[in-house]
Amino acid sequence: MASGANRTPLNNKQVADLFRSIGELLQILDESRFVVMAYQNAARSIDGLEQDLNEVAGEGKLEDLPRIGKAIAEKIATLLETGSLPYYDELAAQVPEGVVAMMQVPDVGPKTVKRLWKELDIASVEAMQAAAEQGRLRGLKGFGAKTEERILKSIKLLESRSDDRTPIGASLPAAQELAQTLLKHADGLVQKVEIVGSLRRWRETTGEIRLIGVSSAPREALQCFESLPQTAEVLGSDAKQSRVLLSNGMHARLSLVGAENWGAALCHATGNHKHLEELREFAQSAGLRVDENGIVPQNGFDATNGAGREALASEEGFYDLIGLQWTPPELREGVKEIDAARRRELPQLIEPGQILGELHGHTTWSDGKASVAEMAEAARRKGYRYWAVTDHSVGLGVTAGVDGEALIAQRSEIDAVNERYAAEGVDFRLIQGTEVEVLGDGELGLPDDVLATLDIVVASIHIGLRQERERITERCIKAIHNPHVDVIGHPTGRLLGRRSPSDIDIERVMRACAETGTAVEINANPARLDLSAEHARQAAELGCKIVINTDAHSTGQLDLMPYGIHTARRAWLRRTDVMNTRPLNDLLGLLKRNRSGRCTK
DNA sequence: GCCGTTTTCGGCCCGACTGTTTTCAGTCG
Repeated sequence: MASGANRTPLNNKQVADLFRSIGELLQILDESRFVVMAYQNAARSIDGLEQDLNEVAGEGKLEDLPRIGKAIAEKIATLLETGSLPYYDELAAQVPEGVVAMMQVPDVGPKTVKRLWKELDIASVEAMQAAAEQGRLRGLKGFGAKTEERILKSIKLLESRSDDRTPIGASLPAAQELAQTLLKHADGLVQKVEIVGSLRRWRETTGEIRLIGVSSAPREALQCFESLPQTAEVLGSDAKQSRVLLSNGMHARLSLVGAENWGAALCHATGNHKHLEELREFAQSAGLRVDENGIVPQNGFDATNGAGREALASEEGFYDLIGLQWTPPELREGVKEIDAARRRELPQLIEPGQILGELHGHTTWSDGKASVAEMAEAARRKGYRYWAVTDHSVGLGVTAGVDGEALIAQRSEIDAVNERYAAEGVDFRLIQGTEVEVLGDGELGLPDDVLATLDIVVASIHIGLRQERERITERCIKAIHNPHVDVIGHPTGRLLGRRSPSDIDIERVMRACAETGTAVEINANPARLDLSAEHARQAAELGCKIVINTDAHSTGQLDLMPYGIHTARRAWLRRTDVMNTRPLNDLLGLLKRNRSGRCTK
């Protein structure tokens, strides 16, 4: 960690990460789980902080922060002042780095790590893999062949995620911040800048943040980019572009292009490779040649003159010049969009402003951070007309969850909020539901007579996600056939870069949903994006009803909706494909519970 | 280690599932 007077001040995330690491080290070192929890809580508290920790420290108010007491406040102060923390260094000295890394393997926790390290002298992921392959782990009490198999599978998952791609939930905010900082620092040197590459296509993960810009002074502009606060190292540059390593570990590239062919450059930099290839082929068949500089004069066509030049300054003009309908970036995957663009039959994709409400979100009745009234007000402020309170049912250990009795009390609270809005003449309404747990055998966490009292029921799997294919599929289908279940939440249970999707047969699940009129969710949380665009596309083709929800656990998480919308756009979905673009009464009428003759059981 | 009081110390995030046992430990959400 950097030290000395000239070092960059640590940001909140760096401090939170260090306290999380302390928690991990303490777990391996067998410290009381409450002490571990204290460090983890402190890390979460810092994560959720909007103010810069350095400011809080400057005001002497560290101890005022939630879950930060005297001991941790002192450690934060030391860390911010000196750039390092002796307490952390002492702990780290007791545990080899490789041992800490072993805890990153899913299903391998502190107890396992400690036993492998102490009893088998295993101190790295590689050594753990080798030992599992050689069947040496089963020598330990409590370890068997299945455990070895599971560990090997988890290591493979870990390897597949470390292919240097960053989930969009981290890369997009970083790219937006980078672009804004560049415009601010460039002081007029950069006229405009745009995020391009896979991020503009809203792909789930990003290899490199790519920006293109227009500048009247390219050399100075690139120098400015290379010296931004986010830049850790310059990896290479020439007259037109620069590649840097950011302090968050991501790579970023800025390319400068001429304003006169901005549209062509934007298209080229957005990709993907296959889309561009097909675009070139199509252009060629029309007697045009397209390359990275735009449209090159060919067969008497001169794009550098008159109308042609004007057209090239915008992407719409560029596509039009080639003879194609402008193609939204989310569709540029080289699947069938060029053909559709040629016939001018690209769908009118769903737009962010068309979402009228959400059907899956949490409050303090379970593990949400905000009250029913606070969530309602935040949803209303976003312009929504309705929002469903769907707290976890009993059955999910991490949170108390709501049972039948709690739901009756919650209903009064919801009614009171609705009455207040009605009295004020505000067109907004809460509906009451639950996110009911699909238990290990397909039973639900709440009885049918309780579910029947609700406006909507979202059923989700959180536990037993590693069940084998047939079992987890049957379990989910059993829930789908329950007449009270209206929506299946985050159907595969994946967490991008952290947890593989379950082995569920998603096609069978979606067929069952289509047959019974059960809707499937696109969970907009960028950690999930579940359904994925590919599955959402398949769902629409199978005739499933689709809803997009943020599954918000705080008011701020309502802002995650764009990730869901753009996933839906990647799936070629139109407004009419998505249920929560409809007014509440229409939507309620479409729910399974309110439709007669649609249920098979 | 934090918090909220019973202001000096006890309670915190616990239930379900899996693999390995055959009663439980470890992990996860």
